[in-house]
Amino acid sequence: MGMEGRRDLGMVMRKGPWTAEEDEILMDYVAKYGPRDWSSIRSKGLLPRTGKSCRLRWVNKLKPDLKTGCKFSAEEERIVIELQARFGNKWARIATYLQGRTDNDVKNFWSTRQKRLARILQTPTTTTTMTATQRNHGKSPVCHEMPALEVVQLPDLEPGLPVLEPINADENLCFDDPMKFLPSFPQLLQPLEMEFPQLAENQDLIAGLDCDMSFSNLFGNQRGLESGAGQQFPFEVPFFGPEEEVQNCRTKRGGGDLGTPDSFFDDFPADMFEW
DNA sequence: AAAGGCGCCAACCGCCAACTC
DNA sequence: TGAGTTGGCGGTTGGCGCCTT
Repeated sequence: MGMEGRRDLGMVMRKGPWTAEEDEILMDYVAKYGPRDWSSIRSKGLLPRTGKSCRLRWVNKLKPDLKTGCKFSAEEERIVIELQARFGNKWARIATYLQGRTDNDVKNFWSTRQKRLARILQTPTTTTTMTATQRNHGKSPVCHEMPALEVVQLPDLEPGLPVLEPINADENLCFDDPMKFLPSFPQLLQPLEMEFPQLAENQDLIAGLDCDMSFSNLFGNQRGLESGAGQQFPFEVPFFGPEEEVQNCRTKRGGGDLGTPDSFFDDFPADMFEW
């Protein structure tokens, strides 16, 4: 990315990566005047950046409570998948449902996911005649033949179900109780079934997953898996399917307690909640 | 050790609606 | 009321680091 500037209002406008000094100036500005009137940062001569650039920097990197450097959790993945199905590529809107995530975060997550899916779907179909173990020698992720995921028609949400409320909206920034909405919205918690219709081979795939339905764990960091680097999520992904499936899941996993919100969050590493 | 592939992500661009004068 | 400006948004690009071959 070039660092070339362009002249604007007699000032050589900077582009490219922000320096710590620029960040500090921008933070000072927001502390003084609030996150508004971005173009006045330039007109006041504080920074040789466009208002748009300042706003973007603030929104994506400097705003408090951002989850920077933290991968999307399985729950966040579920939410994005569900909401993308509902809203389409309305990243800003989707981001309002994810505390600490920006539209750019969601967009980047989705873009990476799409690339990964596209690559997976280009896998020669002849490989589907082999077992996962045969194909992978037990190292890479199971990659059964799949339908064209992006043309799968998702079922309409049932009208009677609770409405998922944005949690990242200005008037509701507090994310003190995520369990308010997640368990009451079962669609969010079963992305695998959304992406893999009830086909026999998909049931086989689900069964082979040992209940871990995270996209990242399904397709995720293939290199990491292949190299034996382990699962992307070091914690158990809670499963909120029908009760009998929960029971099966518990059995498979040796009887872990998935039943309560508290135990759910106990499964996450503590530093995940620092934000 | 080097090259290539890939994931991640910061930041830019263009479009458009809302706002201001 | 219309032109100019600003801000919001989605799409895209390109750099960097890690991993595999």
